[in-house]
Amino acid sequence: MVIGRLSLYLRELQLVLGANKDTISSSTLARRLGLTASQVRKDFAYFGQFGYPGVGYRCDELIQKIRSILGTERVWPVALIGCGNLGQALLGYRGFGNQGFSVVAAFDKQPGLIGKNFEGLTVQHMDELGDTAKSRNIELAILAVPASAATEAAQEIVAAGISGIMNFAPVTLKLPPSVSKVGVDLAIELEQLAFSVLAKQRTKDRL
Amino acid sequence: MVIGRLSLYLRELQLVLGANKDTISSSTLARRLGLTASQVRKDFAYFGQFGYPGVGYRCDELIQKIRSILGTERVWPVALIGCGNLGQALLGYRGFGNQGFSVVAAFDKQPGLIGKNFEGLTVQHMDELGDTAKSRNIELAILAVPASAATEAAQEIVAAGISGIMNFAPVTLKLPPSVSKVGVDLAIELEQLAFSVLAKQRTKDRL
DNA sequence: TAGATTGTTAATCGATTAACAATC
DNA sequence: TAGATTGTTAATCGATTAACAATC
Repeated sequence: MVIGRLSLYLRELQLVLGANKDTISSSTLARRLGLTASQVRKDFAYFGQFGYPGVGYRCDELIQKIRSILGTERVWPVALIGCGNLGQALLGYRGFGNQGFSVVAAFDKQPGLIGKNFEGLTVQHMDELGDTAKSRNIELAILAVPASAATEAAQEIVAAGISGIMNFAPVTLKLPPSVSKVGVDLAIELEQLAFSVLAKQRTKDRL
Repeated sequence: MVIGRLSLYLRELQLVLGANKDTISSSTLARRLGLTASQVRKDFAYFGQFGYPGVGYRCDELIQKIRSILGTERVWPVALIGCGNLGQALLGYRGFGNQGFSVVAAFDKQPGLIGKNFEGLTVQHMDELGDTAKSRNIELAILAVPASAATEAAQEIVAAGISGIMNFAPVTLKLPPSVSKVGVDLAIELEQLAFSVLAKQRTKDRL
């Protein structure tokens, strides 16, 4: 819960630093993110004393601290599983690199895709996942295959010794407790948006 | 909070129905999603009496109820803003159609993209957004432009009278309270995953 | 009827907020 | 010193869980 906000703070602090502001107060940061100053201070205090009374938080320092908590001081090599439409787009996505992630290998099962080159990466067959994961120290995988193939692919990912899966397929993966996951379901996000729009309309109608 | 889970229930119920099961109990549904049976029942009870004591919930009925709460009984026409890498992938994404969304128009500002055809849609210039939104009753927009262009694009979306934005750019949009948003930041999701993987490693090391 | 499962209440748990002494 | 802002405590708020009578 706190961890989710930590990422938001990090993103915002990078923007603030980019605007040449050295320090920021909890109240300013809170306003920018739509939170309360209390919550911001509480969140940071949970991990230590990061601020300076009377001054605020030093952006560069705080960015470092958050990075070290999240584990993104170093660069994580990532495997992409599934090189269809979405997978290819994710390969081209520049946002990962800035935040400490690098997609270093891409896999698929479709004969038509294997051997093809996307963004400097040659698509490998899934059978090579285990070996490549080992040799390249890959601990994270982005799963971008169709829903029907997701469960099987997840098993292969686990078998390859990878310990975190970012799942774009609209299914609930059943994984051993040692393996972490985050699910990104784009249709669900749109549903949440639709509900929110509708809720505002319903409120307005009621007045 | 509840609403987020409603979408998950919906997704799972569709799978259960696809497996030819007519009814499901709160405990089974909970187990499949990693929740408690109490929570599942509470969530549904919040919106009315949907179940049958001694029997469970009828999948088809419950799906209908959830759809009606979320507002996805009807199909929402959606505008895509930004037809780069990610935008094009989202155009090809099949998952939206099944859940009550249809991308019916695509926009960009890059002269090289305007007029091009992706998945049967011709890329229009942003200047046409207002007119098209009106004529096609578009209330939702998917914003898939680079971070540097996001704030300006968001303003144009709002000016076009659209009331919900799904934002893929890694910035916090400042919007009037009448406009809803959901943010999807892929780097943040990976950060959450990395933290979770690291947390498990740290726990293991401590033993 | 016996077994299963709901809807709902009351109890627990955790997260958020407000307030303020301590600090620069 | 005066003004600003933190870290932290205590109070509030909301969400989750456990338990069980009511229902099929």
